[in-house]
Amino acid sequence: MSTLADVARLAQVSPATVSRFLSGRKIRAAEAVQQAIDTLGYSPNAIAQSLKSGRTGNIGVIVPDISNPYFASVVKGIDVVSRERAYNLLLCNTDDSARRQDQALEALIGVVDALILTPAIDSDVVPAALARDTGPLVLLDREFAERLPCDTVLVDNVGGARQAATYLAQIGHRDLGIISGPLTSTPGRLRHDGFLQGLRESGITVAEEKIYIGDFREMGGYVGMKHLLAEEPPTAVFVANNLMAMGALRACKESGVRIPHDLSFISFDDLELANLLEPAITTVSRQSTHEGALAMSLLAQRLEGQSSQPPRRCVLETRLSLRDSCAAPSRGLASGSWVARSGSTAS
Amino acid sequence: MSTLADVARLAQVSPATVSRFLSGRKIRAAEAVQQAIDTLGYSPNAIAQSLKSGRTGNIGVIVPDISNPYFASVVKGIDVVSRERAYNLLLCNTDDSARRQDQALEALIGVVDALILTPAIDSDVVPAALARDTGPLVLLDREFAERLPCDTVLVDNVGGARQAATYLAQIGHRDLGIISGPLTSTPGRLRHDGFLQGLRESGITVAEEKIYIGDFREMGGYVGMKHLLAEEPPTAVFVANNLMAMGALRACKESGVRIPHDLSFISFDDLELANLLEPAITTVSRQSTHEGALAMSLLAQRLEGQSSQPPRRCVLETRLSLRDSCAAPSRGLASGSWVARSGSTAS
DNA sequence: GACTAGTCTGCAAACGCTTTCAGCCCGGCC
DNA sequence: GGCCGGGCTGAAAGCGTTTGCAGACTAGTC
Repeated sequence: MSTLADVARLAQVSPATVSRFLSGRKIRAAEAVQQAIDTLGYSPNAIAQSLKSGRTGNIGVIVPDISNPYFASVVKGIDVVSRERAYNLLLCNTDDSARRQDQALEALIGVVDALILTPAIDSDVVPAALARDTGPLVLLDREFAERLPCDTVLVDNVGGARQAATYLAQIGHRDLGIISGPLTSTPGRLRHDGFLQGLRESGITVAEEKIYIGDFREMGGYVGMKHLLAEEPPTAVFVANNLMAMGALRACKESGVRIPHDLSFISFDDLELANLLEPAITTVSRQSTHEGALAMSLLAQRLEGQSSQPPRRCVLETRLSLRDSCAAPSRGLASGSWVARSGSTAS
Repeated sequence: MSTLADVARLAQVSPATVSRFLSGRKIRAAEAVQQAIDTLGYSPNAIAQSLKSGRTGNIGVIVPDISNPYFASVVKGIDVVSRERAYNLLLCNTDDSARRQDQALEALIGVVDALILTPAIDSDVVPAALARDTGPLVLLDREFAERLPCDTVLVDNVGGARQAATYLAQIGHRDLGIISGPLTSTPGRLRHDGFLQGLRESGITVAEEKIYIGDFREMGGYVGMKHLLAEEPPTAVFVANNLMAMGALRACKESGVRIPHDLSFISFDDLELANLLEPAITTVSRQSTHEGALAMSLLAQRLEGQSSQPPRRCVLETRLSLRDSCAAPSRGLASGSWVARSGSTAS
């Protein structure tokens, strides 16, 4: 690998001149230098540049689990924008463990110009590492208990969950089950509260034993659904995220529960194959790729433009994607007849 | 941010001594230095270390599309092993475009110690950038037309596809359709050939018009299936990857094709919700996370141990995951009755 | 021709660290 | 007491860039 000095020697100029040429300034020996660069196949050493400039061009991205389709889409969105702006992405998974989150932060701080972080689920306290100078930080999808003065991209968890509740109430359900995520996490708590709030507004309360607090993982959804089906099953259930929805559906299939005939089913987050499932699953859907793109845009603005703007909080709307997994309760006291439409969406 | 020199000054020793202390050697003033480090909250500047050592601790990972569940799993596997070995992951998506692949290589070379690359689908020629010194390289899932002298992790495309063919033949199908990936790509061609070869071994040939060459994307599968359904539909179809399978299933659903009654369906790659679909889809499945972990292990070995071993070629076995999407043809001349078992798997 | 203004150039320092080298100190040995 | 060897130490060079500074050269003006 040839260096700036090699080029300079070959072109018979000083390294400084070559450096200036590379940064676009006008020099006398431009032709000779260009030629030297070409013959040597020189390309600047990014590490050395970073050392001088204090800028790495890397963005750290810390997510719980890249194999969760939601986060995969988010990262896709981040990637698109980051490439536009010539940043690289340094990716870490935390597996939702605070310890691994600390490891990731430790590994990334100093190597990245900025961070996009989805806090691990079992960490509602701000990691010590963030006290250090990390450069701009964007929180994505979740927050810490303590409100940090940084840009944040969230989805309207309360609104989305409430919409789901209102919808279920509207088509006649009175006996509802809920499989929530950890209440220590922002989305876990907000979706939980939002759903219950929506029901309350419709004059419905949920029995204690029909509330299951899961872990946002497939297994949590499975266990939760088994739990709900064990005794007096509700006529409809709300599942708080995609992974748990998959588990819950598996439990339903295993137990021979017919959706929506025996049970109406609605879940937060998109499902990859939502439209292909039989029945297609009604979801509170979100634009995950856009969430990532937005987070990266905010970051880019701070890195490039005025970095001292006050923190921005972006709360993106969800959409209720009506499919075929919800219907009026067959044994309950439906207030009217309602037919869920396939494929269409409502705000 | 404090530097080594700051620590040295505070502890009244030379920078060299602090550096030695940090690298674990025994020094006289150990206590004083440790204390200085603590009070200053010092942590070494990774960039400067890289500049000296020529080692970044970063691994570049270039995949077509992180939002494809297969690649998400692969990256997950890479991540697990990379964290164990204290490497960071630099992720790039190519969207299967050679241009973006070049961009990614350009951005990564020099900043990473090694590369894991899944060549973009429209690039069967080795990118020029790889001629430069990139450090160890591992090809994953795909190869270039020209065989590169580097470690490679593949899946047994031919074997898997042939297994699918044999199975379909065995349960009585004679009239088969195939939706392949681009034949310019390794897996596209090998799965195509493998499937046809498997059929040939069973004395079956496929009519020209029942072969559709897709693009490995959702839309390709959809269009391909529509195409097959348009005229004389086959009694069974093989779809060459997960994304196209999703599209194909969408087409089936849309056209009211009942699986497996009207059409037996088998696809390469796992499907997220394969078990939840109605019917559950029989697939040629693979251990994607393991593929990633293996690739990263190979890389780690080269980076840490003897780097001059001859290139290794790992071809991982697939498994035929029998579910409910295949059955004996209802109108064809089934040679015997065969009931696909749900959930079980066979080698 | 002498001066000024403007453009380009090279030197050298700096970024923060590691590592070689020579020197110091100490203890042990003859 | 003199010598040797081992263990620590600090000075300094170097990794590959960028950049402030001062000097050199060009061109333009009177």
